[in-house]
Amino acid sequence: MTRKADRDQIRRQNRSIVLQALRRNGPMARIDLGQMTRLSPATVTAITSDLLDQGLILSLESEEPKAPLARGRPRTLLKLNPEAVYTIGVRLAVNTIDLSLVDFAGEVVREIRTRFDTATADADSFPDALVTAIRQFLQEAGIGTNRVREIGVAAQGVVETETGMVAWSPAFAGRKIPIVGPLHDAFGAECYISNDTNMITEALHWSDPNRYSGTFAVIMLDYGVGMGLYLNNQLFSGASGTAAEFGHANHVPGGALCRCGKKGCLEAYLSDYALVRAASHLPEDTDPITIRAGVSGLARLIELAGSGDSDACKAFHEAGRVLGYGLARVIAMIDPKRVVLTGAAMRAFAFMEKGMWEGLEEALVADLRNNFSLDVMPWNEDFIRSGLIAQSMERLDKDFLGSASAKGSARPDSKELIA
Amino acid sequence: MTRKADRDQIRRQNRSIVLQALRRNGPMARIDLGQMTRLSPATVTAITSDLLDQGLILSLESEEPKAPLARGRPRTLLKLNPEAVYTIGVRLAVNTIDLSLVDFAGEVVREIRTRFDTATADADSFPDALVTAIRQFLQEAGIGTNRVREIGVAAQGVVETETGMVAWSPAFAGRKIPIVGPLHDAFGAECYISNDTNMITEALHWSDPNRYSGTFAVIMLDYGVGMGLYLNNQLFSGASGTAAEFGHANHVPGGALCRCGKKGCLEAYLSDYALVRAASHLPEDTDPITIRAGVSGLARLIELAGSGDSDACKAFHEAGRVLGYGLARVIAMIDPKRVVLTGAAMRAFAFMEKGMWEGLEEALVADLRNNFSLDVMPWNEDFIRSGLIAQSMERLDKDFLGSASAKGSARPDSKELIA
DNA sequence: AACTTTTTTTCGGACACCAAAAAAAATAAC
DNA sequence: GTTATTTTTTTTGGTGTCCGAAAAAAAGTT
Repeated sequence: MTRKADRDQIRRQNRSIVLQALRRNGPMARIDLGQMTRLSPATVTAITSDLLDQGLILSLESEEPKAPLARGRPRTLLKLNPEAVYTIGVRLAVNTIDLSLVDFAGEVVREIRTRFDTATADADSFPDALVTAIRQFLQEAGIGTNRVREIGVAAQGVVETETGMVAWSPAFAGRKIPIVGPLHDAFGAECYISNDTNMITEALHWSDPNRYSGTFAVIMLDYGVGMGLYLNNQLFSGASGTAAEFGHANHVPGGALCRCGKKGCLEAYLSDYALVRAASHLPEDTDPITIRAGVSGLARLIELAGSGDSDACKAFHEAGRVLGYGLARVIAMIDPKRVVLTGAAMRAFAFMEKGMWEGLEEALVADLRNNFSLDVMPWNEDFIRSGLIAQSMERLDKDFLGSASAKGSARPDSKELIA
Repeated sequence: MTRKADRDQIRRQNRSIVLQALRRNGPMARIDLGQMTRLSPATVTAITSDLLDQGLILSLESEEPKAPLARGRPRTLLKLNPEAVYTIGVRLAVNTIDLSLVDFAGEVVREIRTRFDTATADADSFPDALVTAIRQFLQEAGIGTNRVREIGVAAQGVVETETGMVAWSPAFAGRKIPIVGPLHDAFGAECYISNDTNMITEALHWSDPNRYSGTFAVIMLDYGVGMGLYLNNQLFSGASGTAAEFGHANHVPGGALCRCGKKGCLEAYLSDYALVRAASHLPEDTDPITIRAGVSGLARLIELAGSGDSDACKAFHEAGRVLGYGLARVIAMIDPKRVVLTGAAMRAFAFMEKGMWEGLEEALVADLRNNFSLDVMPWNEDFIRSGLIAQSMERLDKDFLGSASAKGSARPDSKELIA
């Protein structure tokens, strides 16, 4: 049953809305906040005054408001206080840990890329290594752990959001690597872990909510095959957090050998190693591990196709057909308004497109097929970080409103949150 | 961005909660309502007094409250006023229209099954026929159209919730049959249309919210193959309302001929005609229309399998394997906590089960496979009606609170809603 | 210096909630 | 048969949040 509603809920929600408005539109005057949020001027004053007291926002008086020298009382701009609180974004990929320190305004204050050895990383060794890396990162930044409110992690592979573990991933030798638990214990911050494609999805929604909202799917062809789902206006990650495992959904029963050990997964037809395997006329049951492909192997194949090499072209065309079939299954199951294709392999989209539409047409009845738009998006690794930031900020804007100011205390300069 | 919150929202939500509590638990005293909703006794009195004024609930004074003769002021039970408003549930299937008149307490007041000719039903003729049937039904029931607040429709096949049309369905000869528009125009009531398996999903959630909530999937094997998805605690029907088209998701590229005209759909391996086709050694490209199977053909096949017929057994076993593959794809994509299998074909589940687990194991890597429970549910046609009712009642409980009582007017017996 | 314009704040009212007190309506005790 | 006890319901008064309107503030304009 729905929960009961009370005043507290109103306050939180409206406060959250004000923060969201400031986050999206930068420094704003109260009157504009009122227009944007549809709250009355009186209410805006009340809320912002509270947020100022809490140190979550700042008044921008001193600085020149680049005013067009209009008549009337000049507007005083308000902005988020960047130093109110910090979050950390962590991206885990093969041999790589990317760390970002992000302030409350969503700006990346500091970032670093460190290396680790994927081949030996397992549940025993990796969590400690990660904690150490973050600790050092914070120390160098001069930010105390107590000022870090959240840590968001994005990892390649199968991520169990619920248990906070990486079930298995190309980035790790071992399985079931616990991440959330160790980080929470070490830093006391709230910690979340997600699949990396989910973060791309989140980033798209943040960057253009008009276009990317409601129900849409993101398919990433890169090192492996990933998917992110935005359903009914929220990121969907399933009951245990491993939803959208597009890459390991079966395409052909008993088909090509996949990195996961099963036969016929979509990944076994679409990913780097699959393309190289097909273009080199290696048998379908060639062990993916023995195929040294990666993003560089993919690049070579794209070059070949560009110069008209028929094996390469055929491999891409066939992969396109498989993609079309995969797309068809996603559409049948999810009925998205839009599908976004991205990832390093999108540079080869021209060689796949024809096959893709063929596959889609073969696989799906027209009534279901004609109701979606397709975006092809050039790949940018920063999307993952953007998604982590978007998600963290969204959570902050919603969660930060628990212990509001005590009564109408006559505005003591109580910057508890900063102190 | 989130909408602003105000008092109105609180009032609606709490009123809705009170109605929901009464709906679920039958007649209750105010004090129990308070406990259940966590609203204070004072608030419960205020809200219920308003609802009484509006005629949405009734006080059960006269009747013996089967009191265990306790001390203290006796509790006065409150219950929903059945006559406050009515809804109509419509089930559209092959040659069949089922109509139910449901009162505000969720009781079926009257029901009727009428026949129509599927073979000639198209966008021109059917809507009028449906309106006529409903009009007559209401007349016989002696309920004015103005007392009908909602009409919920469930149809087999591909239903576009957004446009309010049946895109195509075994129940109709034509395509794109408009339903919501004509009904709304004719009766002025809010009208909704859904896929029938979605209604089963809704019914399961209503009947046991503890077990069926969060993220789960329902697969129905019957005349055709249907799916319903409950994701993040709400029914999911996709951007245009045609999500969960499990039956027409491709299983094998270029495979068996499906009723939809495409090759290799899951339905072409799992449905009534597919089973008969396989058991009779007909070629895979035999046109489904020429195969007279239906539920009766299925029943015969089940009998055969029961008596050890090897063709029938093999057909079921193979269908089981396909089901396992389909299941694997659903799990990879959706990661449900639970999957429910139902439909007339479940009587044959014993013959399919082994194959199903085989298929699932072949198709999906273990890490993704072991996180769900499977329910096999004996089929009951009434589920669809239950789902329609559950959905309607849920909507009523939420929407009915727009124009609350005018101020603290000293309780005039204003039964506007009934009048 | 007075007027106009625009933004922000203050003030008082409305309303939905709640806690506590009061009222109501029964049984139990004497 | 009256009083006490118990339990439910209602009433009263208080709090917090929002809002509209009025007031105040802070500029430019005349």
